[in-house]
Amino acid sequence: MNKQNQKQSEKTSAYSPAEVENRLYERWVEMGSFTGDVDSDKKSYTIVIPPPNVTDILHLGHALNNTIQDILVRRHKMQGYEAVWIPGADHAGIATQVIVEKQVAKEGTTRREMGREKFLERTSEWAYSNKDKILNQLKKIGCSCDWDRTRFTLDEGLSKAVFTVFKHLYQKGWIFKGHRIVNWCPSCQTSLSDDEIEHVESDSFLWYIKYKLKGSDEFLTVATTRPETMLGDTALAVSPKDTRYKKYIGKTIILPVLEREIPIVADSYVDPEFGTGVVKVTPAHDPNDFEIGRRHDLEEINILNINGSLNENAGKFKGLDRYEGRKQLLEELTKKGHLEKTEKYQLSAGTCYRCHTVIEPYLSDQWFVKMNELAQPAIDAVKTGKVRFHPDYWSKTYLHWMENIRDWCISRQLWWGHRIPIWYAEDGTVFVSDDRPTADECPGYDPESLVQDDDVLDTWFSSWLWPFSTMGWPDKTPELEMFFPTKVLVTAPEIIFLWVARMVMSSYEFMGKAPFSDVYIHGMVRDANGIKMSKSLGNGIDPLEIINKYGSDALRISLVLATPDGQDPWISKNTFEIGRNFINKLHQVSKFVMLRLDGRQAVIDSVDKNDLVIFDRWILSRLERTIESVDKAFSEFRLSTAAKTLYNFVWNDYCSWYIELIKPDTPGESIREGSLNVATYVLWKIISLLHPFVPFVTEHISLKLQGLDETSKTTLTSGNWPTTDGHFKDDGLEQDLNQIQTVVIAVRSVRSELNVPPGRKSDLYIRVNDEEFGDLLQDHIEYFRSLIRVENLYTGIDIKKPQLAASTVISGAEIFVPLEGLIDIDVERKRLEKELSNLSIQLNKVSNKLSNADFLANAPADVVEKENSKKSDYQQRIEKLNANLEQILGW
RNA sequence: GGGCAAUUAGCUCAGCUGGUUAGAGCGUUCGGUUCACAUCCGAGAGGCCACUGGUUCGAGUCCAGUAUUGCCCACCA
Repeated sequence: MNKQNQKQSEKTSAYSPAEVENRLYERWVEMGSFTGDVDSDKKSYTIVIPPPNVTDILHLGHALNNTIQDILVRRHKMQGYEAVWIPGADHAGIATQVIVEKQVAKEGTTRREMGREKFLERTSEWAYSNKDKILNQLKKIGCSCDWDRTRFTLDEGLSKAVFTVFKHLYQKGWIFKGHRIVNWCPSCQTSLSDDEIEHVESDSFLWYIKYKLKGSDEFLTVATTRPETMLGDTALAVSPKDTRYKKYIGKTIILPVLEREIPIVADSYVDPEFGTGVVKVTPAHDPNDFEIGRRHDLEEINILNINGSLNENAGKFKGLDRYEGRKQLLEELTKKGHLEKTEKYQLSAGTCYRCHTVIEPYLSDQWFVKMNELAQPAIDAVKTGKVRFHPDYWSKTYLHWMENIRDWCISRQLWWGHRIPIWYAEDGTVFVSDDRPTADECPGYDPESLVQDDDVLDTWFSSWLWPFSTMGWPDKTPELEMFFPTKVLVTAPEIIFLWVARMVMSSYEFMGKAPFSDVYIHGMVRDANGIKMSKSLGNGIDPLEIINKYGSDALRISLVLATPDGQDPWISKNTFEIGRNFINKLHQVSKFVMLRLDGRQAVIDSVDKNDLVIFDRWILSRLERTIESVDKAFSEFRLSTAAKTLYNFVWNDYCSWYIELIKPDTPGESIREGSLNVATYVLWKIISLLHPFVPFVTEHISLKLQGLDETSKTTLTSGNWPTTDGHFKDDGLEQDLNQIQTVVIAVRSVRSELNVPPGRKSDLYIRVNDEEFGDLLQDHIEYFRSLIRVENLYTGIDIKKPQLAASTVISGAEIFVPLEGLIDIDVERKRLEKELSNLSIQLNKVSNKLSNADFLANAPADVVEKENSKKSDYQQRIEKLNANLEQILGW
């Protein structure tokens, strides 16, 4: 910052958000602005928050996600809906347990040492305090959540919903226990569902291992990416069609190192084209091998412990970690001549979505939900448009997953979560109950002898009920009556399967209808280089830091402006300057209007239609168009477009043109009464339209404008969303204004390019094509005189060009700026030549078009007409420019 | 291997149903002590609209293909 700027900035009275934001938020909460009324006669509009994990801290993704929801909710409140936003948090089973386990590990103990009860107590304590922390952070960004209705997935009510659902599905036969290969995370030591796996490409190898045929010197070579699993091999398989290996089918092979005898089987799963055409079969550690094993009645040998180390079935490798075991096994194979070769190979390995450890396919007993039948109504819902995605292309992703849906593994080998409500008797009989069954519930058994399943349910098994469990289901509550179904779900693409799809399924099954009609999918926040922001990469930006620096409003509007509709925003720290600047602009122009009102009561809700000049009617026309555009953008879930429309209207139309035009020429003079009224009225509409985006500064201005202080119960939040009947919309008027603007811009341009000192005044001669244009200018010169420093304005069809004048040509007029002693002939000549050359290019284009017979024959008449008038306009302007050029060459 | 998206100014993006002098913000250059605002005001420079074909009187816009990038899905060891 140079000295001059420094001096300036000391003088400034820029808006300081920190002072007002906290106070205003508290005020809204106290006023009950965010509270939904179940007895309301209004139409409801409900959003349920995607519950943040209790392990989360607020990041920009949350900020964007919640800003969008807040905008939608606040706007609908203003539109007269009983709009409610139900907040809450998710217990985040794995993520939370992992964090607390790490904590206790540091203290030198383990969860098993602590025991279930104590560990859960500890986890609970941590989770609840963190939950409050993150929900408080949402308040910082201004979220208008109904905090009285805050829910947590482990709440009693929600737990009841989970149990009810489990029991229902169990009785229907859709929940079952299966002995299957599941995804096992050796680090979290639990199973995971297929959707919780992230595939990561990595450089690896394909190892070719020779298996010797029993009683022969022959061997078969097998290619594998996971050599250690050979310890669990119980067969080799070849394709029944593969002539190379036909003779070996049914023979016995010796498993290297372990020296176990295993059969060679034929299975059509094997692709003769791939690798060597021989597959090692490890039924306990590969889903395909599992299937082959079942078909051929093979033994299933598990070689892994739950932490991923090798177990007693691994022989001498017992106790080694899986990768260390692999290494030692490969050494041994090499030594014994069993390793034929090693090839580089691109491997796509499944990893845990929480800890990113490579998962192991692992054979175990787990609970599953059968999904096919649940999926059907959810498929229809999207196909028939009962649930719509925005942007629409996400429905393809959704449908693809739904139509290929697989059974959902819902048991997790964790403690933190909803414990599976299954009780086992010693003889294996099973009872479903959330608490220990009563004697009546388990006739013939001693309740005390029953043992509950150790595992808990997948976190998503509670969050898939969120849209109705938060409202008290399975009880019949007024909330369900009033607020269900919700309207729109706002989220990022990554949880379409994990969460969105499952909510649709559960809602149809348990509520008989879709949980929401619209799904708004917004982009994922990336850094300035397009890299996804993440804690581990350290490229994240802390929203709270931005709020402290620029204010919550700036954070919100910047995020929305920076997030292209349907795409990922790229965000850096200075992204937020645009919002800060805009908020300040809004604040400054409000200050100006109020300054001019000078303490008089602001008339905000009407204008005197008999006291309007052209500029007043123009800004009102522009306002109505803006309202229409904003409403249209909202109806298409194009929030960024809506924000940009308002941004441009405020900055360009309102501040740069309208306010500048109605400003009196001379200091101290007051603004025309009618115009000041319009300026106030439009400002009021502006802050109303912007309120959902930037609630704080708009509320602040609203109170000041109305002469109210913060004890007032008036709030924009329950105010009126501006509507329009199109009364002021006027094309002809906007065109007139456009002509005046063109003159202003042209004169400014001439003066600037000729380096006329900005303070220097001059006369202005305008030779118009018709007198109407001249009258328009003459009638309004007092308004735009100061914008272009005009002393005397002369207009007319026959206006003569002053001797020493700069000139420029616009549609319908020639403009002369007499500038004795200021014109550099060379500069002026170059200017004119440039204008000429531009116009010539345009003229060329139009002429070509018009000399094309096909164009004339096929294009609609109005298009041809338009081209014709363009042509004559260009020709006229070129003529005039030429004349002016000749004239200055005579100087 | 399949699918989805993107490709327009140095950067980030608009450009909706084909006819525009292809726009905005940031950045950049020049000028500015205009009494709301230097977080500002005014003016300028900057674009074979990824490529190749096609449809059409006319393509940034529609169609096909290619390339590049990103994301998702998938049991080929």
